[in-house]
Amino acid sequence: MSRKILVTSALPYANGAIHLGHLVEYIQTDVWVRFQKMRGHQCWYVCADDTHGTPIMLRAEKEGITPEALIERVHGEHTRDFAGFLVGFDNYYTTHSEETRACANEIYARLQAAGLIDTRIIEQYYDPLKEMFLPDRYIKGDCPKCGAHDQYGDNCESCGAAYTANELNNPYSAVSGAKPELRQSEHYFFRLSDRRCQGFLRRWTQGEGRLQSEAANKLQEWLGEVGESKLTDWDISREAPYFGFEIPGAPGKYFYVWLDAPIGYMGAFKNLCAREGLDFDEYWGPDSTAELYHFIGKDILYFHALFWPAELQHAGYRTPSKVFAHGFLTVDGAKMSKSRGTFITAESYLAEGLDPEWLRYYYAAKLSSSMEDIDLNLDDFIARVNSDLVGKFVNIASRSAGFIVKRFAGQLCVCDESLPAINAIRARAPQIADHYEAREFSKAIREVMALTDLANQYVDSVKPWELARQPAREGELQAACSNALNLFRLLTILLKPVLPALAAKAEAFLNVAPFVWHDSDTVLAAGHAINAYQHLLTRVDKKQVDALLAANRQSLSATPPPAPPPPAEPAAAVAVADVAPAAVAAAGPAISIDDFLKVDLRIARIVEATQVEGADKLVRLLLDVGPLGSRQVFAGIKAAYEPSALVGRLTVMVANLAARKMKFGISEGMVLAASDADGETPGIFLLSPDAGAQAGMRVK
RNA sequence: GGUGAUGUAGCUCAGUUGGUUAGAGCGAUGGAUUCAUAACCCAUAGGUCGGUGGUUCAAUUCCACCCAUCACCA
Repeated sequence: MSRKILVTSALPYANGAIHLGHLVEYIQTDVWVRFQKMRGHQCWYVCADDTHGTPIMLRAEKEGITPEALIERVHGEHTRDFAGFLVGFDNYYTTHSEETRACANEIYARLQAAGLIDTRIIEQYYDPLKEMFLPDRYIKGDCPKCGAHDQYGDNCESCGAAYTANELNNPYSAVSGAKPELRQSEHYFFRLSDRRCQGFLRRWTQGEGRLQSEAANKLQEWLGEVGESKLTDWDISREAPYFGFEIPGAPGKYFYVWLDAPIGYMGAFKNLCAREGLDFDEYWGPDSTAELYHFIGKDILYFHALFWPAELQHAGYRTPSKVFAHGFLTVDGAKMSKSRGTFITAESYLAEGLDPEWLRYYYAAKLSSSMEDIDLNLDDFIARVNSDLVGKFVNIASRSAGFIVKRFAGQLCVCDESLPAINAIRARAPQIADHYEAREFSKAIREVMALTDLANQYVDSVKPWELARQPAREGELQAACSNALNLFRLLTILLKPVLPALAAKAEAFLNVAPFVWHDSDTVLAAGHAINAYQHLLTRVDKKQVDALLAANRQSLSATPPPAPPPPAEPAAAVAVADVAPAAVAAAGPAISIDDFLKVDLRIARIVEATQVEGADKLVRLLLDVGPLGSRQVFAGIKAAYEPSALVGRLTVMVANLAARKMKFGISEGMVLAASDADGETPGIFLLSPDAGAQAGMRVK
């Protein structure tokens, strides 16, 4: 029975390039959608650029163009990147559309009619120079807890404290540098704390299969115990100037970008309806029997599993059937890093000539239905793609096609359907389909590769190359190769959701119509003629991966000061942040002398060393750094040193490390000590200079 | 700090309700082969299942604590 399915991926913010972290989600969704379409279901995949908000407005201004021009350009870039990775949206739209505006207004009006919209006066920082209210991320100042300078208005990167912008000391506007003033304004709120929302969300989030169990637990945490009302109202308005939709009946007030972002799913679909003649209400009406799925990153679960269903429910729309959250991407076990070149943009991947299907395959081979992060291990990527796809899968066609084309004019003979390998594929196909359906792509891939091994074993067992030397055994040769090509065809069908371009090439080579899933029930008829074989896929060369990293590597000195991450960017949690030095793997990447000199290493004399009450590892040190004065540093060396034995000795410290608030006080640097990174050899060994060094001397 | 997740062979990962000798692929080593993009086929080696305790006849699996890594804390 054909299902009606509407699928979305989260909307990328129209303020930056698509990178490999984004692609986890789009490839995951695309594989799932392609699978559904192959099964014959009516499945629509929509997405859009998330175009509103302060970051877009400011960026456009900085570039000297209108926000409309900016988002149009980015839309072009995003569209190009997604197409390059074979992400087959049925509609890739924009939230800056009349359809989205109409839906937003409608939802807002209905929520208002339901008594779920409130207004209240809030006090907020205002930039008198720019004449605008400042989101927290655009206010910087001194951390109220540890005093670190230049911290953002929501949390301190130095000590990790969370606070509100109003608590910052010496605040200044990150936009103009002006001293902001507190001003009052009226804001509109969605009353999430209303009993109706609470009650509804309790039922909805615990619905069967609605959320992954980890996600449901998280929601349970946010909702709190029954009777406990942990949900707070949600501020959905922003003051002009703001790039977005003005709120009807509220001049100068705009919908907050996160209000219209998910509504962008509706807008994109509405636009598709007009094009395809679909009935919007059949998918979004309260009694819709269509299925609605949102693929998202785990960082935006809050928006998709609380705000969004609550809005829809109380505005008289259907709610999502399921929300599928996935984890983040790490590269070689660490966060993506610009300085190491692992912050890889989609554009650069394609520009360096890497095949998008390599990445699609690798991601599929690692993705599951859970929210766990997945790691792009570059060596593993090379090995796996070359071995699985080229060595095993494509090889089946490559080693058989030549005989058929040269010796039999491309004609196949009857396929032996009793072959164990064919039976195995038939027997496993339903299970593989279940894995795709359940988003257990890694299991599906594992099954397919096991079947691929069977196919190669079959070819090996019949030895076509020996048959080819015996004229009397021509028939056997044709049979062997026909069987092998049929095996290849079946395996291609099973991999088509992941490798659509390769499948298309195989369809052309095999001279058949585009595969659908139930083609795996059939074999090619005797007498069917294939076309000459051409390479279907090349190998990954390590040099290409190295070039890709080089192309994405930015030296620290060349990195412009990071713009405040836009609060609404779905991928915000795929942070750009460089990892701490301690986490850099052995023999890290090469750095320039300039990079090295940025670290101000100094000789320090330990003046005081004391135990820290309540800390397992820390020793508090007071260091004399000569002209730089004295510094308090907390060092994790308690296991190896008796504090009293440290007093008076010289060591090396990082003098320009940002101060960090720790539980026990502010740490104003770091002393250098050696230890075995793998933890196999115990011990911590503090560095010491040779005799003659003086406190404060530069180490380089 | 709180919450959650993860930790199994060199690498990437499976391990169902606790039950013989813990599995796969890649990589390594040896052999075979030469149709295929040095691909494929056969075989071998390699793991105190993060650590310590506990429950049990029996723990990779259940419990507690610890360590490490990651994420979230709107």
